[in-house]
Amino acid sequence: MKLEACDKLFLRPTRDVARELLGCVLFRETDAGRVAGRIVETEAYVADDPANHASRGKTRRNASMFGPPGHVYVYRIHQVYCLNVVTQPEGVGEAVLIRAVEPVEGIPIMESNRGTADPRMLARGPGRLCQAFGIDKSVDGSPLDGRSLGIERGTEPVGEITVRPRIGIRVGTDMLLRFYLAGNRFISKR
DNA sequence: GTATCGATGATCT
DNA sequence: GATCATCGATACC
Repeated sequence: MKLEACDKLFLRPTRDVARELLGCVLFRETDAGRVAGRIVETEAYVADDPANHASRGKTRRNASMFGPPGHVYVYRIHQVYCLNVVTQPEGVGEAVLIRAVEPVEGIPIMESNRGTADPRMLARGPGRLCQAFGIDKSVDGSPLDGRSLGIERGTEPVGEITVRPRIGIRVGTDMLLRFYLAGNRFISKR
């Protein structure tokens, strides 16, 4: 997926972006080489959404949420990092959380980063995903421009998509904003 | 300055 | 399923 296509995609309604990203391939060039994974689970964080980090205005922590679309918002929760893709025009504050990918490329690098060889433990869950990809706070605000970080269209059919309430949050659990590939082994939780 | 609290994961049982 | 590790942003004094 080229940058132009990304720009267009990320300006569509955030719920649609969350769906559209399923089956796409997230990749990153690390010092050790290229790592890539097929996106199998996402969550949308939208306007008037109490679970959205942007819902209480811009702070230093969430500044990237209000930056340009197609850039990433990386934040730390507990001791792990989570990766979001900013959607909507600059200043709106919506994003899609990438919750899980199916490892595709650079699996030895991911195994090294994660300290395990179990394929299902490499990038299942936002924190594991970031560790496998070597993503930390220094990546916050980076563009998905296909250089060190990017998203491209997947080659395999996407199949059926399951829609559920988001997980791991205290508020905003009424909205159906979690999307994943039905029956996929690499989603974080059933 | 100090306390609180998570969009989590690992490690128990 | 429960607990805890662990840390930065935020809220409150």
